[in-house]
Amino acid sequence: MRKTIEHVAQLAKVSKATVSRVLNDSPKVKEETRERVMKIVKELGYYPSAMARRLTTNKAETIGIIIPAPHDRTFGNPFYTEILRGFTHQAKIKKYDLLLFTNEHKFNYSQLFYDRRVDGLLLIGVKRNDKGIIQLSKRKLPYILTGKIDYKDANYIDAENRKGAYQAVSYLANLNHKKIAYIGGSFEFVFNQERFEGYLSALQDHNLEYGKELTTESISTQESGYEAMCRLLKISPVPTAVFVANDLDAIGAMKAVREKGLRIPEDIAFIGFDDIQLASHIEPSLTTVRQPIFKMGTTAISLLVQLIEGKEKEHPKVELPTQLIIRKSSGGIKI
Amino acid sequence: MRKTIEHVAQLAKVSKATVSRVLNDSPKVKEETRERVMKIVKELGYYPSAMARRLTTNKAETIGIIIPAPHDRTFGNPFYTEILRGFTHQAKIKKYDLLLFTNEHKFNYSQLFYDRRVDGLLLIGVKRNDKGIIQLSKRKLPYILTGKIDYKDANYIDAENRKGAYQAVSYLANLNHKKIAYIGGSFEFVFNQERFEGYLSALQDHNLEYGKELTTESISTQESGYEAMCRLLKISPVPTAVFVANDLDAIGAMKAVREKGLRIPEDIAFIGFDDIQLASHIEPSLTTVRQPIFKMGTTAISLLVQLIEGKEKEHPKVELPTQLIIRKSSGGIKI
DNA sequence: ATACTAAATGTAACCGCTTACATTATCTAC
DNA sequence: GTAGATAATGTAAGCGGTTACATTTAGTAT
Repeated sequence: MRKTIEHVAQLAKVSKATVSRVLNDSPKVKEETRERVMKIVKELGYYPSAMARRLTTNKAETIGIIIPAPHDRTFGNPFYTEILRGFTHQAKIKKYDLLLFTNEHKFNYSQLFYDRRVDGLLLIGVKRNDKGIIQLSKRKLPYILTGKIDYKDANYIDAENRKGAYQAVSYLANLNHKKIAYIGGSFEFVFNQERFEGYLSALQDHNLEYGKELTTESISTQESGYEAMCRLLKISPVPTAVFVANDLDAIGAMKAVREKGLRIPEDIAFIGFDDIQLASHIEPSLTTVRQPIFKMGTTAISLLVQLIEGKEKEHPKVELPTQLIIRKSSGGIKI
Repeated sequence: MRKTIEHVAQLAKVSKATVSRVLNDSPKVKEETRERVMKIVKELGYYPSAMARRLTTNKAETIGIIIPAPHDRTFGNPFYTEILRGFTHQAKIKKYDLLLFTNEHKFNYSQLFYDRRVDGLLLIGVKRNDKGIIQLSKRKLPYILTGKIDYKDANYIDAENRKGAYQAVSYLANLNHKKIAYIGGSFEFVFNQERFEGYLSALQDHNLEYGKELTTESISTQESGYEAMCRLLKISPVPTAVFVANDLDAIGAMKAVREKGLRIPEDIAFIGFDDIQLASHIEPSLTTVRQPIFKMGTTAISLLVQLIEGKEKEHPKVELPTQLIIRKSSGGIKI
């Protein structure tokens, strides 16, 4: 039979209330009784029922994580596993459980609050036009997005995508590249737009050529990166550098260049974005913009907990700095 | 203020019990009252409190997932995200929530049961000597491992690793390869041992040469596969085929072969294991043994739910068939 | 209409905690 | 020793459901 606080109370010859106080580190309990109670708790192997506690305190002690739907291949991206790590790490510290959900068709985020299963929501990889977010915001339900959207009242954490891209492209510009192309993903995701804007802005600041034909879209897979690069290789003269808004595309693109018989970085230099594990292991190794993914995960939890506990301003928007990891693919053609 | 079953009851002019019956599809409630109650429920936007229900029914309606610890890089493997998909998919159908935990140092699985946070546990990537499992088994707590261990009373789901490997190596043997090498991971994980045994057994059945030097270990990364292959390339004469127990290693190994100036599959044929996304996109595309990962995920949930609800025999052990995906790397040197 | 059975609904206890408020024990100062 | 303040503990209500059991209502046969 299940051990309850009642049993502990009887054995320790105190009331349930006192046991509860001991268990919750209430200051007003005599050291002596505290010890006596704790002794019984240990002996009995007693653990308080999470459900009972949650019912009385009206807290779920739980954060929901919404990951992209099964059919959405983007979840295979190593980004997600790494950020889940950040989540689990920090959630443990903050004593919150993590519930896992997928963003299926017509999934109604708010419902998770109504039946009190979660205190807050963490959403990964939400597209810019997601209706559900606006609803959450309006109802003032605690949530954090991993990945900015452009709804003005959104709460999110992200990397400094624009700045990271700017830095990468500036690095190429400083190596005296004059014709720098861009491969990147769909603007459905704001981070893709921002990376593109960082690219543009760097071109401007360095007075470099820009043209629509220098820009092409891909979808975060090696093969689509490959195809994108094939398109760029038809430009004449061929660009001497390419900034690719994610590593998988970059790796595919580099393959296209090699097949064409061109050298990297001598003929075409590359910089990617993400710093996936593969990036350091390909040949030549890929210069790339690293996001602090784990940190984004832990920060997301911390922010959300503050929101839940009412210790946070209305709409937190945090962007964490990226880091340019310089490897071989970007070359070093100093003037 | 929160809406409760009481409010619904009052507005519908029935007792709480009746509302509860309606909500739980009890047969003994008149159609007319059912409709009346449901109308109020809709109007009010009422959702029953999960915590209250869980407390009275003494069910957590929740399954815990234990993923490898943050420092354990294996979690980056696409296998995990895919199996998580299977989990979330089936859990939704079975109406269970999924709690996410990492397998940190000294993490005590059983505790999650004591405080009634979970009804069952799903463990991914557990090593063969994991002590916690024995404890779970002895206490008859419902759990399923994703990946066999060799504790005899373990409950697990896995792929037919031995058979898959056997099939792959037999395929190579039938292509008339006489010297087939093996690259695989640590026996800490039973599946690695089984793949190795499948390899051995195929060699025997085809009367092929076996020697310790034909076998070498790697750790599921491209670079370690690369290094492993470098070792094999020192053998003379060089093996004409290699069975690699996972795709990442296989891809690394193929790189080593290319660098050596040898052709794939003409000089050395390859078969991998896993069928990761990358496998079909490298050149030459990788022949490999595909595991039904999503299916393993959904099956794991179904089995666990049966265990939880007491509808399952003591120790389920399920192995799902693999599939040999034939691509270019294995060649077709017919006799 | 009566008696009996089945169907529908209601009553109230209970799940295992927390916590406001009440009570008792302990301490301080005179 | 006593009053008053403070510290420690106890009492009991309540969180929001479920469900065994009791009661009322409807249905059926005579």
